[in-house]
Amino acid sequence: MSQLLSHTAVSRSLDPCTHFPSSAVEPPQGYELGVPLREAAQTLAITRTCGPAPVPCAADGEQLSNEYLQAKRARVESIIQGMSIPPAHQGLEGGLGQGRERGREVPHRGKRKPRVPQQQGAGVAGQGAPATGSPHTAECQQLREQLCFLEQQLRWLQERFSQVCDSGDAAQTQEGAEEVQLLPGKAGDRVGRDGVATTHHPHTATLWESILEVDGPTTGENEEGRGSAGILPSVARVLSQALKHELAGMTSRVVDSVLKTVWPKTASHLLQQRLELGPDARGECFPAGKGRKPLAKAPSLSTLGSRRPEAPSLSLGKSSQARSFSPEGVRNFRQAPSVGHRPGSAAPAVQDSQLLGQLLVYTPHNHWGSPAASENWRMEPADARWAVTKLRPLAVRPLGPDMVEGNRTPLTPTHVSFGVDGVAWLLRDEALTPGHLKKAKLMFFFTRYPSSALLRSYFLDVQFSRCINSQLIKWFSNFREFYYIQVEKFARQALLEGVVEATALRVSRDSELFRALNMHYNKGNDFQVPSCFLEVASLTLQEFFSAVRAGRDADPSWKKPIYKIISKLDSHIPEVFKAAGCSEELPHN
DNA sequence: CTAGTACCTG
DNA sequence: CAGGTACTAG
Repeated sequence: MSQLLSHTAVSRSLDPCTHFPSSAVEPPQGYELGVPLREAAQTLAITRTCGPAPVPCAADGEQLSNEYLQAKRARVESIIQGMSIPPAHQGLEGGLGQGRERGREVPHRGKRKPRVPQQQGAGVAGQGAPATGSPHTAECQQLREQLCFLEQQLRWLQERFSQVCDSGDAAQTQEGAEEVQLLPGKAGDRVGRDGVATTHHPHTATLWESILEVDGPTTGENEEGRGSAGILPSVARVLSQALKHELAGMTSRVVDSVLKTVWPKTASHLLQQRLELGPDARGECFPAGKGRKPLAKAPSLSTLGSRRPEAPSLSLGKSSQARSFSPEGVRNFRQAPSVGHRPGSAAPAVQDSQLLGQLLVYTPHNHWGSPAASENWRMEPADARWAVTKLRPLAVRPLGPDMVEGNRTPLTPTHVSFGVDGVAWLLRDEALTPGHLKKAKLMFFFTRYPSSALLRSYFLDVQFSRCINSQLIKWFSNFREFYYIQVEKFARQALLEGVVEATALRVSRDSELFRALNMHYNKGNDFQVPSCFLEVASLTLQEFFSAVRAGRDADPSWKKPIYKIISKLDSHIPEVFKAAGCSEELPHN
């Protein structure tokens, strides 16, 4: 958000309006971590406002300055036509581009736009300059963002959960009756009744069963949990309870089993490695991209250690962003390498957030979100692998054939190597899967111009080769292309519709532009698009609008300055995306 | 020369 | 979305 903040000044040069309401609430620095989640969420919630999508209307054709532009536009138009545009608009579009077909491609200019010699720095200079605070402040900021993000996703999940309950309620009025008694809740209580009633739903049932199941073993919590289900005012608390139990249990089990089996053997190697690399070694802890071939060989203990720094790194943090947790993690790492190290400090905290994040982001096995989405992101909560993406000791759960064969891209075999102590590691040096694509798309909501380093740090389950890397880069390039085309299209529409003030253009969740983008990057709509993306989109829209209105699009490279601006608006990607069980293949996509 | 990006095409 | 090309920065 600091980027957003910093950019406000820039956009003001174009229009004197405040762009980021959220910025006002933004604590400058020294932000306390203890801030209630609610408050943080409100901060973000404020930003969700905005007027309705522009309504198309007729307008006369625009006199274009040169044919080159027309050709370019033709491409945009072709996409426009593919969308649901009111009849009135189709004519309008025709005036824009149809008259000049692609066939008349600009002859003189050739394929490439002439390069702008100077990097348009002057025009947009003075922006950026983010992160001026102390490292500590930055960490706080990141933590805060993390909290906001998780909170948001939780709310999102709750909403969807309620939706499911509602529909389930309608469909299950009869069956629900007999089981109402299981829950001491009032008959009219939606929460209690739905929860049970939906037991017959293959989808929601799974959720609820898991919730109850978790409650079960935890002593008296059981009765308490059920009882509260009946009296609690909202689904929120029930869900919250369940998640907490689930997370706590899973975290404990996973951490325990992992550390028990692995730690004694690898601790020395890892520690040695950390020392060699120094505390600042991040991301590329392992012998760097090229040196990561020893896969074929039977992984010795040392190779395991070098290849799997992620194991302890759950708390170490692998990138600068993750650094917020690093200090604690490192401390624990060095101080308490004891077997059976009880979770409770930093590491579990991180894991909790990660696990929670996964719950929220990647709609689990049950069909909370849209069917399509949940299928893609199915996970097995009872399975430890969604806690430690790459690390998977047999102790937790034996590797089944399904794990080895299932959901694998043909060209990307899964390497299973057996280390000492019967610990098997699932080594996934696979190529990019549809799951990765989906993840990348979601990440696009936060970053439009990810560096390859960033990508590395977020696609931890991917063996980064030159090829893989450029494929990922290429993805984002494609994302951007689509994004900019869409935004430009709507900017032009707005102009033709007679919009005068760029500030009047805002991308809200119910705007057409948002729908188009969301459709592309978040098809199943199973992810709550962060408000920061709406801000970026709004600004992009305004920039395009202003540029076109000012006739700057006559310049072949008129988009460059806009790109530059937008490229500075990348947000921090929630850590959640690192731990996500995104490598889980999607059977259907 | 390599990476990264944009642009165009299928 | 992948391929291919052109161009640039380092």
